[in-house]
Amino acid sequence: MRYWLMKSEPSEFGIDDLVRDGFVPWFGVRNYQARNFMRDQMKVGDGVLFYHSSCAEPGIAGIAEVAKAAYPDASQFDTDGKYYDAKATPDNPRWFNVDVRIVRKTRLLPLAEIRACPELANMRILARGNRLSITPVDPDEWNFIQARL
DNA sequence: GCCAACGTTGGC
DNA sequence: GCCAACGTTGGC
Repeated sequence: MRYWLMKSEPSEFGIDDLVRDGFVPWFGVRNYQARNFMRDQMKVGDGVLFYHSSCAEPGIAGIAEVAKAAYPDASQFDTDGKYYDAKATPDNPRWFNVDVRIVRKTRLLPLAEIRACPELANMRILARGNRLSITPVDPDEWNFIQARL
């Protein structure tokens, strides 16, 4: 069992959308590192910190879990969609996604508060220039965060 | 809107 | 394989 932090822009899909829908295919990731995490490491039941990015109040907004292991991302084949990839074929898909299920919405744990915790100083989200949309979370970090939500 | 940081692309 | 140029991310 592993733990992850997954970023989403609330203007696109926020925690309230996840509460409403119950689960979501995490499609649209077009970064190889993030894809590899989903394809190679994420397992059903893994814990997920749902993070709001590129918004007025960035931070952790809820808890989710991996509901389905990785499978080919359908959006790469949609010629009209913004996630279309001409180099991907159904026989040789390039992009994969997992499904993520809501566990619970939490209070917002602001980025500034994360940054202020020495226990969380090693989180990838705090690294300079970090842009990776999916990052592993240490069990100790996960437990610390759970206790503060 | 700004800008630092990073990943990807493509010419060579 | 190198590396400059470009596009994107994301906090502020």
